[in-house]
Amino acid sequence: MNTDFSTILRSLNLKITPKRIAILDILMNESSYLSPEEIWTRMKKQFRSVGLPTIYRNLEELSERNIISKVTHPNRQLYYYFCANRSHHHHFVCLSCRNVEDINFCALDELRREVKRKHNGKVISHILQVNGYCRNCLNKEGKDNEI
Amino acid sequence: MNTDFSTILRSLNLKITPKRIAILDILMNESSYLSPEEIWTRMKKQFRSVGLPTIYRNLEELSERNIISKVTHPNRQLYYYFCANRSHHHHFVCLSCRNVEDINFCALDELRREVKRKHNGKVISHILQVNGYCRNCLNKEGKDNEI
DNA sequence: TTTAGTGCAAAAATTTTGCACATAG
DNA sequence: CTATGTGCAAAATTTTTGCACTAAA
Repeated sequence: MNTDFSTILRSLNLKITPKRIAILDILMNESSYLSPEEIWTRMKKQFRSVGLPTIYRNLEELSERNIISKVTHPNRQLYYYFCANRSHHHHFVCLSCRNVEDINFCALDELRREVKRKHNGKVISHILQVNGYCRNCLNKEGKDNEI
Repeated sequence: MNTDFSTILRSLNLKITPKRIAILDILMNESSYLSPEEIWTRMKKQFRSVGLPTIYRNLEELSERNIISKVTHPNRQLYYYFCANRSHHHHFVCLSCRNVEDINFCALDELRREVKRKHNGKVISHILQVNGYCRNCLNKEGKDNEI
């Protein structure tokens, strides 16, 4: 498993350090958004000493290079997410278990036309976050816990 | 003008105070997202003394009652926006002047179908923010300043 | 009056920076 | 070796709280 991360890091001209690999590993195995602090908590179980700034610095670097994604939740928490899917897509976030699935649906073309036609503006980027309940949580009947 | 705000506040069982009215007034006349601090700056021009906590408290109350909208920008700043349009819609934010226009386009139905069909999940809410350049800024050629 | 609103100071929470030391290549 | 990465302490930024005082209804 490490080999993959090493390859990724090497290709980005980032040094291969145990902590970087651990961060990627944690994010990859969560398949959910994690806050820097949550990642830190997990890191502290693996390393005798880790600083929170290291987490922030690495997350920022990795997201700048598009290896992980960064999301600002409506609750104001910053979250990071490992996203192997490099093409344009959106996220379906489960309000109950906070798991994330990629949605390949995107209405960018229609959006672009609408904005051009009605507003005479030009769309550069868009962020779509879809909240709901995933298959598992629907089955477990955990669906009315949150908004 | 004040009368409108008074009516709104009365209907929400909020007391009509000069500061509340001023906040609504500022937001209404900006037709753009403002951060609590930006609102505070404007408030200080009108009142001999205002505390930032008052701004936060009022913004929170007003947005809980859906009189104004709250947005967390990707840059991590919290913004508030007066939104007279009470029906479901999205925002087109100009990356240059930060002005906001309502977009009536929404792909909720397709989104819902996609999530049901491919993920077996249920969509509860979604947030779509469209960034781009508005008519004015396109004309002024200010379009390549930002992402 | 009585309840809700406000200012101020102070705390909390989150993120960033500076710098000396450690480690990967 | 040399450039990067890291820990620690400390700062900066943003938001929230407690409490005494004020103002609206």
